[in-house]
Amino acid sequence: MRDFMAAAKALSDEGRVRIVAALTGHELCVCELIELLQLAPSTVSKHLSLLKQARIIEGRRSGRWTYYRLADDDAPVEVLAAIEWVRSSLSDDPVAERDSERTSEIVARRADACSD
Amino acid sequence: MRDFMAAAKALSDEGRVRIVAALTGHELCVCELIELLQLAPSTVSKHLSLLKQARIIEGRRSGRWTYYRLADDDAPVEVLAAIEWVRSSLSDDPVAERDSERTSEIVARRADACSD
DNA sequence: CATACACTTCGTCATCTGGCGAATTATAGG
DNA sequence: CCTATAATTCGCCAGATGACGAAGTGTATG
Repeated sequence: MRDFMAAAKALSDEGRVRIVAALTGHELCVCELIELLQLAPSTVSKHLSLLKQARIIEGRRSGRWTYYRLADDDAPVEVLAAIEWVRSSLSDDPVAERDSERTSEIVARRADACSD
Repeated sequence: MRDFMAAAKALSDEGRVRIVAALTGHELCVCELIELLQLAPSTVSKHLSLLKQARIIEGRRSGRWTYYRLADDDAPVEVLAAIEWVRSSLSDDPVAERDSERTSEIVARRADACSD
């Protein structure tokens, strides 16, 4: 129950849900998520910390950047099911679709600055 | 997104999650849920109102009692997926299992007072 | 119709949450 | 080294949330 509630609370904020949706298919660093959500770095960082504690996302440091991605297939059941819930529910959502477009733009611009 | 967030917020409280789990397989009235959760009637009523607004549960009045059950199969996708998420995640959960036992006792005692 | 019971609504209060900016840590590059 | 950039941590504040009791609504039953 504890783990389930951690996941449920992690998904009870729209910003965090948008992060999970954006990470579906992409690996993104914090500054890219900041640009996507248009929130203060400290706010985004806190959201990521919460999602990470719930095991929904994982972080990987590369140089100055920390890249976040969704949990692997070997994550707990409640986490995998949570991710699938978000994916299936928001597959046609206008907000998520717009985020997806903007994420593509952001990732495309990456080549200018970094290669990893 | 609006509907999804309503469902997500509805599941961000342990009491409400326990209600959803308890309603899996049973139809229960408010006073039975009050006994199960050991919370004040006004608190339980508010939780039920929130779950109902998120379309996760439906209410049916019968005499003095209001019976609540999970949403039908024709409910929105995000709701059905949410219910399935709870069910699959808590199928082996100690808290949910204990609630399930207590629910059975509560329902068994129903015969004394009411037949509908 | 008066009483009891089931439930809801309303007002209140302590706590939690999400937001920010300032300060801190870590790393890359001049 | 010193600076710039990426990210995190900390402290703070406004607003949301969950708990309760009191009061109100509705329904069966004596």
